[in-house]
Amino acid sequence: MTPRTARDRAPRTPLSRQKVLHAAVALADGSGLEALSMRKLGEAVGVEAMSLYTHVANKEDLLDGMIDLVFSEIDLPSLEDDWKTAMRQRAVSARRALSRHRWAIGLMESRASPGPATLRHHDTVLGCLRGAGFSVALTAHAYSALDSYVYGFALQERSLPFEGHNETAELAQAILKRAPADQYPHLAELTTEHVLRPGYDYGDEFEFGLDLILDGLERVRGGA
Amino acid sequence: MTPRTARDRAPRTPLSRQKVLHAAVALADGSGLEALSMRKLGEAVGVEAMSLYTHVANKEDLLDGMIDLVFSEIDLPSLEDDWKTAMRQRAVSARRALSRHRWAIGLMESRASPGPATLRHHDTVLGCLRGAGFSVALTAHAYSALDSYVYGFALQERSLPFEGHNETAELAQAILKRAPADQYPHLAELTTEHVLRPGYDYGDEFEFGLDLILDGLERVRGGA
DNA sequence: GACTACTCCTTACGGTGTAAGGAGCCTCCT
DNA sequence: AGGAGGCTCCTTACACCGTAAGGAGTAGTC
Repeated sequence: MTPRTARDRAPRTPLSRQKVLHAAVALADGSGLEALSMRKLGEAVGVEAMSLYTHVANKEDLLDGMIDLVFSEIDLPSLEDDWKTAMRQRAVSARRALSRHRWAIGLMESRASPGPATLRHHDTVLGCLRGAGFSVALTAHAYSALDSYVYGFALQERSLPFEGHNETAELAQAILKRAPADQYPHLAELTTEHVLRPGYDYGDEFEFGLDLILDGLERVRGGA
Repeated sequence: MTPRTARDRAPRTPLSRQKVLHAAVALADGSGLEALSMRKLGEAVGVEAMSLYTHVANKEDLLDGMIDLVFSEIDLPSLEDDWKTAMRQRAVSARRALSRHRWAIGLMESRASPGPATLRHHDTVLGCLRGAGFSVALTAHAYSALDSYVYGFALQERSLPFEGHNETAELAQAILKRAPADQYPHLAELTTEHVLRPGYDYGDEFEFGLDLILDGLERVRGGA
């Protein structure tokens, strides 16, 4: 009968930045970034919206923390393998992380405050390339080219429906419907003869472009 | 003295979807996408927010239209030049459009309703590659690789401060401050020996990666 | 002149991020 | 033991958002 001012849930463990960040990532993974509001996030962790501000400065800070968490999921390039396989593995891992967290890729924007995992990741990648004999300038070129490709691929991949062949096919057919074949013949050809083929998965395109870049880098490195 | 229900501005020309879209792009260019609200856009074109819904179905439709407008600014690949220079020019033009409209790149997401300019653009690019002898599958690979790179580069470019060397240098130094050199040695090296060098411009990295991909595609095409 | 169609308006609702300030609890110092 | 300070969490409130609902003005056509 003692009057409780608010919810009775036992406040055993008092919440923390880490818990808030993980809950935010889970919420964004499950319901999309637009569903991530401070009120809903508060509800998810059993707290009122304003209480979250004890653990994050504001929503920007929350998003920064979420991005850093995604970076922490990307495998660092192994310093034992040769640079090419190490960088290849890293790129594949990065793409996988970005496709697990589809909301993340659109958030790299004003994120001018990289977190520790992000910095550590970049530093290790740069170290891998420098250690392989790339000059400073070439390292910059290489990293820019690889990351641009990985991010861009993730961006394109995101605009596809969830997973698998069937839904992609549906989308393709829907687009094709208002894009008649006589007006857009090459688009129609690509759709019917490639995208709608059984077994097609846009994700498979990833490694083609990746190897194009890696092979190109190898050639440039050898020539330098 | 006749009572006017609202603003007196002469409603000579009654507004149109095109005008709304252009105003929206101008607003987003000037003040960022987060400043683009229906109320502010209404104000910009001299109309109340709700009146915009006469010309756009909703905000999603507005954004779709804006994206299509950006696509219309990208040069189509010339069908007279050889495929490589045509595709190179197109990529450069696309990057320029995306860097003129920095808000656009983060919007490619759920845009599952491409406009006519978008469809026409894709179709012409595909036609250029097919005409150059690429197989359907290879055309898909090539387009995916090129566009991923262009989009990804634009995405990275966007996270940089506005333009030019000075502000980039400021950002780099700010980041470096909380990322001490002993903890992130390669990041420090890259910053001091490359980014902070006079004349550095991240935009210059674009063509390096682009040519890497184009050269790779040429090789693959020859081998096929 | 009346009907129709269209543009634009006002009002209102439920959502958002977060500023301001208050209540309860824990820990430490005296 | 008791009081102080600090930390977590709460309530309330504000300005802003996208847009549903419906009314007012105007132009074109019979």
